[in-house]
Amino acid sequence: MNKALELLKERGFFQQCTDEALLEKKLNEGPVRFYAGFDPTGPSLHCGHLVPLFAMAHLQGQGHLPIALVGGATARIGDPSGKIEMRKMLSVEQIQANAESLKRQISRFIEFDNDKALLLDNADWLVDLNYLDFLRTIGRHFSVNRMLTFESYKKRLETGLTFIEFNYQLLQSYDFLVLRKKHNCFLQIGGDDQWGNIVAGMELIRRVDGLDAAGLTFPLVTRSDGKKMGKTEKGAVFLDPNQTSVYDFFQYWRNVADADVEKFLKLYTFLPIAQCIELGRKEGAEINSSKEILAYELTKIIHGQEEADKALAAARAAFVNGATGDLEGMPSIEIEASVVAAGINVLDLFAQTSLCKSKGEARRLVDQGGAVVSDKKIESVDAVIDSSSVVDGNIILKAGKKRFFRVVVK
RNA sequence: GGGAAGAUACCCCAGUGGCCAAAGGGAGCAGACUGUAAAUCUGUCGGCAUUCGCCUUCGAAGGUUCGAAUCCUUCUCUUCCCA
Repeated sequence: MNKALELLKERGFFQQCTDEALLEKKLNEGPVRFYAGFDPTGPSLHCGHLVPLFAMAHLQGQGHLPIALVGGATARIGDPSGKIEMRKMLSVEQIQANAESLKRQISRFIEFDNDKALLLDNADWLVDLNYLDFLRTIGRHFSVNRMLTFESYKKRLETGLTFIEFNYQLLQSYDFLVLRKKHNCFLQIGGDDQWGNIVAGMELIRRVDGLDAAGLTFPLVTRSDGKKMGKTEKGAVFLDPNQTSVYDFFQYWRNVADADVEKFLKLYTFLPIAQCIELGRKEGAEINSSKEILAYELTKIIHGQEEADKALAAARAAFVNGATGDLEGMPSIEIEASVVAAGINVLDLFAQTSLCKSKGEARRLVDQGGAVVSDKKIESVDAVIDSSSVVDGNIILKAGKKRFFRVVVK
């Protein structure tokens, strides 16, 4: 089997493929140009985007040529695939700003120098499209009857689907057509929810230009508890450290379920496959060390070694050493020493941090025995925190068993 | 264009004049058990004060009433049926 394809398969990136034999043949013949799309509907990529990013990196590693397509134009519409509700419309300025920051994040995964990869924005060819021309040259190839049979549209027919959303497939197909023609892009990859759109694009290419093309999809990654990947109670886990701190990012991966460890190591690190399997097979408490490796490796890829080291050190300090050691990576705020010396009510202190949203929440935390300040459990909501809680210039707040926060006293 | 149903807190979904900050479920948070796991059980789950209580919330804006999520009017949006 082709090495690139084999790699994707054994690491869990392969869900289905339009024509495996053809794809394999092309991959064997030489570098194949391929693309994956990213919608700039938010200012940062999140964990749900990691699979395509890793897939691209693996393929590039095997000598193939990635195109990262930022959907600056299609984001103005919104893809109905897998969505229950219509997306809210974003302003054009917002989308452009988002697209800019996505480009930076994608660059962490793919080598763009020396034309080894391309970064394109479909706004370049979609924005100025003439509606009539588009209908005449592209629209004629799409059968509404057929489109309605796609699973993604079927679902939306129950809840409602606007015309612009319905057009998404045409635009995405057109993207593929443009890339095929202009950049000889043979392959489109994406999540399995994109299957319909990918196939539609392939067919469009065949009808318009008589050229061949292929599509490959990844499984939609779910966690063993059935929750959506990369989602927490507080929302998505972002790659942007301003939206999800490096420490929180690290902790998210540090806390994955046992059953997911092997799968995630394969998908979200570049560790050799044999090592992933070995780490994932550890039993009982042993597997904790594998989770730490997963968290560290991935944090290193996203945020760099230095930040990963800090997060690891902070996590170990918090959990293993009882909040002593290198705490720099832990989320923190600064408070004047004079303010601390005067004494702060526990509730006020907790409410100021990201641990509690309100004083009421802080009160509940204390009432339920979950509040700990510098290793001392808080017994009363009237407790006052002062200089006696400062250790090495820090006050370490703990909410529950694993949420830590550092108050830096300056 | 005509008709019907609907919009409730993070999500789903009850409530149909005072006993409603609003049932139930899910998610979340905390506690127990653990391995910074899963499952389970318990508690909690708008904000401020925590003793009484006060404030904001039931699509939006007005109105009726001592009093409205609940009644009336207008508006916005959604779904369904007919044309």
